[in-house]
Amino acid sequence: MKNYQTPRGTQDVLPEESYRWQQVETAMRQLCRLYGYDEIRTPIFEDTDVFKRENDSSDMVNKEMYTFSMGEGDSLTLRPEGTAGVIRSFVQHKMYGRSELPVKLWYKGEMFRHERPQKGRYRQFNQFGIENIGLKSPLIDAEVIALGYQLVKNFGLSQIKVLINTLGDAASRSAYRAVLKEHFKDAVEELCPDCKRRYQQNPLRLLDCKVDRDHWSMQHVPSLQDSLTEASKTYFKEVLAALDALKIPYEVDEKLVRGLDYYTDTVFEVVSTHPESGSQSAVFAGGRYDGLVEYFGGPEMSGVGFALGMERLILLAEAEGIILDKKPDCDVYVMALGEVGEVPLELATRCRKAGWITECNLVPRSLKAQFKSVDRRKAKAVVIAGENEIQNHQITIKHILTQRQVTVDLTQLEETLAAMLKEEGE
RNA sequence: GCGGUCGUGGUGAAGUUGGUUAACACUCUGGAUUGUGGCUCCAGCAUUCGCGAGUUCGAGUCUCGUCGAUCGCCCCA
Repeated sequence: MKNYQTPRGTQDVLPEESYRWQQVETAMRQLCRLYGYDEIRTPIFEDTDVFKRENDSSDMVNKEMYTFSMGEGDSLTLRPEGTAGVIRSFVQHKMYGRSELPVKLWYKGEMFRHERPQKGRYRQFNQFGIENIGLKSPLIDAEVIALGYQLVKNFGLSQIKVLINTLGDAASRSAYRAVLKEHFKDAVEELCPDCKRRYQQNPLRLLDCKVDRDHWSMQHVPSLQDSLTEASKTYFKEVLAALDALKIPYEVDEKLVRGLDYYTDTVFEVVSTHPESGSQSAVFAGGRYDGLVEYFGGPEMSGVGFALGMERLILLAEAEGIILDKKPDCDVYVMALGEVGEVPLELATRCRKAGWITECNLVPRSLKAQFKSVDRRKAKAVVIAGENEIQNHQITIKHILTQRQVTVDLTQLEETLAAMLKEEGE
């Protein structure tokens, strides 16, 4: 007998877990509403070119994409991240000309990356993200970080820190690139294969190498900071000043180089310092991208955004012992006793119309068994539709906490329950 | 993609140097005189030890493969 199970790196969100997912989603929606972000939903797969851009050297794009073709010639890819699709859509629908700038968008959905699964790292996972497109300002960068930070804080996470760095603008980047190439020119041959590739494609990422970390050439690497243009330096200072003003604590980490190649100037990462977060500690991360809109055929426009790993957020919340939403207790439990036909169902329907969370016993069971259900569902009140009562057009209503029980006319269901449920709050 | 650890019922888990009926706890289902629960008591719940093959008279216990989880690396949300 074959064992059917979820494919590697994927998981089912089980009914009891769905409540905490909805909690996260609700929190995101509310925050986006406060900040004036609108939701955008893009396809789960796109033309491969949308993700695989020229000169991109990231593993994500080169080795981890689920790419397929349905025999029509076009290569398609399950989205490994959200930004590319959003920018593609932004350009395709000419959003830059339809509304005031910046255009503020949020999205959430499943992303796919063919990596070796680990705790907090899955092949199908969910990201929530925002993109602020059209204007460039240090204040916008700060606001974007503030939104993410507030989300994580609202959720109750305490053991986190914000890492931030600047990659510089285009001019700074190319200057630094030249400096790095010069610095490593005599060492390339001794470095790992990845580094050889990085040297050619994107020298910046050499700094990220863990393999050659102790190589002599890695010891006194010229700093990016020295290659920054005055404009970029000032820009970064202003971002930090804005964060100070917002009282968001941060750490400047000059080693921080984001994985995606399209970032310019500000990059940031919010990581967990909780021991259980393991090696997958980034909760959300993002940065500014100057050339992306133009790359997709739009006008020269800058944008900034971040993506947050929803599985990780939930994982960390659990690790920190934060109480997450669960199935709500029910208000009313309708019992059936004897030959009462559809009466209990009718009563339950009336309760639901009145707005109470109502459970109803629909199959013959002993009173005892039904009371067990009442306890399990933590019902506040019980409606007993028994043969004796129904014959007299009556029902018995019992308040669980006070044990008070009354038998009333069928028509008095709502008012009696309303009174009982209300008095509990006192 | 690389290296390590692990995989017994709904859950947490015992399972000796391989030897007939796979502990224990919780949950769950039913019951303790047929209309009132949360306590207690009783009973039931794995033809089987992720899956497949091999070694053996005999394997949950050994070997190999495979699938999955997990930890570290890589990468990243």
